[in-house]
Amino acid sequence: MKKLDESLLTGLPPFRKLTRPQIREILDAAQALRFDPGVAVFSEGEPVARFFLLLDGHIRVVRTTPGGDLIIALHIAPGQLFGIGAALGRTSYPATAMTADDCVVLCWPNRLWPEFTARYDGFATETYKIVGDRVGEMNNRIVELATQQVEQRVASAILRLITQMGQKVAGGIEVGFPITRQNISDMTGTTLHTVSRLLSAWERDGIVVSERRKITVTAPHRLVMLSGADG
Amino acid sequence: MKKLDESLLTGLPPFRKLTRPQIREILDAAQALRFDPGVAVFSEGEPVARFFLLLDGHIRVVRTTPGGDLIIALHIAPGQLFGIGAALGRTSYPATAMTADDCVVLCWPNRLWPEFTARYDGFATETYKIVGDRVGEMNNRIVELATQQVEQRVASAILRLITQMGQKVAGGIEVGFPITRQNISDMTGTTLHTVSRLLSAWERDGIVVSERRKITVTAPHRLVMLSGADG
DNA sequence: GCGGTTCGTTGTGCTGTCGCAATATCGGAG
DNA sequence: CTCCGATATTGCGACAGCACAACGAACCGC
Repeated sequence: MKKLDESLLTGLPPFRKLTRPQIREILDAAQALRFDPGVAVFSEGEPVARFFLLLDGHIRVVRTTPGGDLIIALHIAPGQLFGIGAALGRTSYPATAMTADDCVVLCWPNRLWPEFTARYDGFATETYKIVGDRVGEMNNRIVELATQQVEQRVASAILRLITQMGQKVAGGIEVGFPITRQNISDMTGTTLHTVSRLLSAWERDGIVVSERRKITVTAPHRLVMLSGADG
Repeated sequence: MKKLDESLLTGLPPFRKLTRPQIREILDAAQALRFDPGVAVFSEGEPVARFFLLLDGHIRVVRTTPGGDLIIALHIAPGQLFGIGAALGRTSYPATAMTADDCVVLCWPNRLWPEFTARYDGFATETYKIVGDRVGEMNNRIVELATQQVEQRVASAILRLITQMGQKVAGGIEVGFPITRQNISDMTGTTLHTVSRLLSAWERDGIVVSERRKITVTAPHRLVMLSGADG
């Protein structure tokens, strides 16, 4: 159990206003965990026992239907809190958190949540701001799903991925973690077949380049047009 | 400006733990407003200046797309808070609140929000619990939209309406406020034509009875089956 | 009572998207 | 090196649900 460095947390929104000793306290109360790709950090229905901060890697928040369908509700980027059902008075996790690649997370027992919000200035405010952002995003998802065609939804989903966790590379922006056609179809409520067709077409048009489990966008502006400028 | 009665608030979740004098304080700080059907209490994009409590009537929270499509994000029942963007650090309303029928609302200026949460025990907790419930519902909507057929979605939407704000009447449960086919299509991301066809079919099958702007469910269990037992 | 508007129904053709199926390709395990 | 499972591509047929359209009925203001 090595000591964690304070620099891990400085600058992250929930901890921005805190002093160095305060961050030290928080870190000392934390437990650090490592996860392989494709495993569940916590699962839907489980009692809420801890809350998490993603230090490195990427996490998919997924839900499954009774019918066996799986849909990806949202992606977590490094530096973000997740599994914060405690903040909203939930007693069981409403979704499953799956690692998309190798992940390092910090976690704290639930009982520290009230303490954090009470003791650390700005922690509650910043956290609820994050909740607000996610609610806003969910709202956008709903509007998209309800009004847009599959092609537009897929374009939006990929744009969201590259704006939130894209990496600049030679020739464009790539999604910063492994992602399959199936994953994208789970984000947009369609089938991997349709996604494959769309990506093939876009690759022919020079909008994206894609390899196995990897997507690079070479012409983001054209993807933006596809995503809704005509809707 | 007549005095409001304390009984208006006692028993509502956010105020449950408060004493009578505290409720008096809160009421004295409130402004009561009445709205005709079909008008906006606040509009998308407007700066967040106040938060609201619906005393009587029903409110639709709607968003419009650049393309002109309108979708209903959620319905507010009497006794619920709404327009609480302030709690999530929002500076502008993310959606429009339209009255579905005659409505009476209380409202408070935004600056009282921090005061309420600080001074009144349980107010913050209960409120965030409501937010949590709404987030859960939104999640369900997303899953539905992404995985279910139109018929199932419409069935779910109507079930949600009658469970949240249905009224028992002779012969079934009716939706407690005026609602059109168009409204339902806006909730489910389909067209009024399809909704009309579905309702006609259901009426033939004896599952619902519907008049102009009114829907009564006579066989809820069959609607439940349609909504997803087979999906 | 009259005309206009909103709301609802129903028919028809079209198309976007899915379902199924066959095949290709990659990458890791042993 | 070989095998096998996961991933991706592509073609084809089917159909759910949309767009368009026309009509009918209830409600509202005057």
